[in-house]
Amino acid sequence: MSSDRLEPGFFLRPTEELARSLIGCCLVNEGAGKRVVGRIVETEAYLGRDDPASHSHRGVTKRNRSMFGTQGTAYVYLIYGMHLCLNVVSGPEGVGEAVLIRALEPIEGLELMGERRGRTEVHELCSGPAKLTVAMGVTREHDGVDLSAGDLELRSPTSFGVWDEDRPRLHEGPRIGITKAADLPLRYWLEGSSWVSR
DNA sequence: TGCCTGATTGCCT
DNA sequence: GGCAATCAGGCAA
Repeated sequence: MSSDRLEPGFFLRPTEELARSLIGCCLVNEGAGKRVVGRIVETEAYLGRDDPASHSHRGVTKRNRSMFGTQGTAYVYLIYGMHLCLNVVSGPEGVGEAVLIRALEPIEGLELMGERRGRTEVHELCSGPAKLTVAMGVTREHDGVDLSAGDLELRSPTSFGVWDEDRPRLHEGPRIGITKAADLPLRYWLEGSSWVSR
């Protein structure tokens, strides 16, 4: 369905605004021959060199290279030596801003998600940035891929059933798990959702 | 080269 | 609530 596709230019907006706009969008992985889908309910904005909590704060390295790429591509990185996190690159090339996807509402392919996670409780499938990468089958191979078209893809909020809120009500608050710039309200989540992390 | 820290999770008491 | 697992980057020596 072409109507499920994000409009060209969707990613062309300030990072904080993109982080809010991504709430409600669907993340789809059709890579393994089976489809898994989750709706984004929680995000965090990470800004450029001026944001001490951002990986881009100290410039380009081998690990964060894709964070400086084109808006709408993926930045996938390994944290704590064992967990992968998925970001949507934001801003013009070379700026180094991104939106961390922190939690999804499972929509489709819950059985496969459960297999990958080794858990069956639906609230344990995607309720954290590293949980959802496992459930969605995100790997380091996805680092740098275009998220507007491909086997790992973002779709509009109207995809995969009813999204009945024209303007989803959002909360904002401090980002989680960081020590620097911990006071900035750059975390966004869907009000009343039971699918957010924590 | 060596040591410390980190955008986390799950299992332990 | 505490804590281990496990590795890439940053920084000091």
